[in-house]
Amino acid sequence: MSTINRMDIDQLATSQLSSINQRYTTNRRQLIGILQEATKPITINQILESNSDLAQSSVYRNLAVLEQAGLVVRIITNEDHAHYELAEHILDHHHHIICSPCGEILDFHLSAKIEKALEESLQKIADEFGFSIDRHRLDLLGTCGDCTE
Amino acid sequence: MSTINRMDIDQLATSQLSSINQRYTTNRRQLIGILQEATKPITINQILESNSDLAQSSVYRNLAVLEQAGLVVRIITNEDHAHYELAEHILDHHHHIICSPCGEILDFHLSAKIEKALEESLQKIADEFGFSIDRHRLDLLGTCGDCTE
DNA sequence: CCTATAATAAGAATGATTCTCATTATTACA
DNA sequence: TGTAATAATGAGAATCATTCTTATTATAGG
Repeated sequence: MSTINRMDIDQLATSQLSSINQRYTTNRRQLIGILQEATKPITINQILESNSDLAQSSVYRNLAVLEQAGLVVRIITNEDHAHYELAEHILDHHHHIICSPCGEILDFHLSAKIEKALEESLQKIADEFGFSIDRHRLDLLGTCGDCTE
Repeated sequence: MSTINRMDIDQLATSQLSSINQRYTTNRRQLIGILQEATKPITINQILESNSDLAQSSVYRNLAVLEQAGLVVRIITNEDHAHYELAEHILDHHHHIICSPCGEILDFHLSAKIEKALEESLQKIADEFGFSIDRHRLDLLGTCGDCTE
């Protein structure tokens, strides 16, 4: 998925955290590791299940810090639990396929051509609205194969 | 924005509600009216402020019913309050510009050409994943003019 | 005009997330 | 290397949007 290895992520994390005066602690490093191993966005419950020595309150707090540092993205759906994954400059730019029945989220990529055309359109629209773009997100909502059967 | 008038909406609402064995009551008609008058997605608090004789619990319940009937869409952002607007077959297919600082949401339209190309790409991707599409959503996240100043 | 059934509304309950604060770890510097 | 100053942690309490409960009220159909 990503060509960035662990060492590079650690460097990135250290640097981006320090730019908001935060440290790259053991807890935070563990969170990055768990997110890197997951091949898709996961919930806080899944994080807690995968590593029982993390305190719930710390996971919430640290994911918020990592999000502020731009290392992690929080994904909101209609589910009750938010999902988290590594930021796009660590993974790559992608979008989400969301299964409404089961809540699972998978990543997908648009062809470079469509992605570029889309970004150009969006930039034009943002200009019209006097809006400065941070990012865009595109979600596909429906039902996955498993939930159809 | 929409060429559908009040009478047509009432007919649509009656029909779509009855298909899930629900009635088009005065409360629900009021909600549809409030959403139609708002020119952008609004929160439940805004609905309650605009019409003080609606009970909070009823608004929550009825918006959920209207959503099930496919008349209303619930929009989730990173804000703590969800936003609601009329479904796309009443308004038209569009996307959202979301201002992260103030939470405001505005509608925008993609050119027909890009929209079509995008939909074709998404259909292909859904096929690859064995996924059946219900809808897609595209959000532009950033900062509006007012919040930049 | 009844009767059965659905909708309403007030407030209680739920549950994800955030906050508090005492404890523990880390950094900077002597 | 110790020590003070500051930041991070974790357990549990608090918050707050949303959902649930239930008694009351409205509606539809005979």
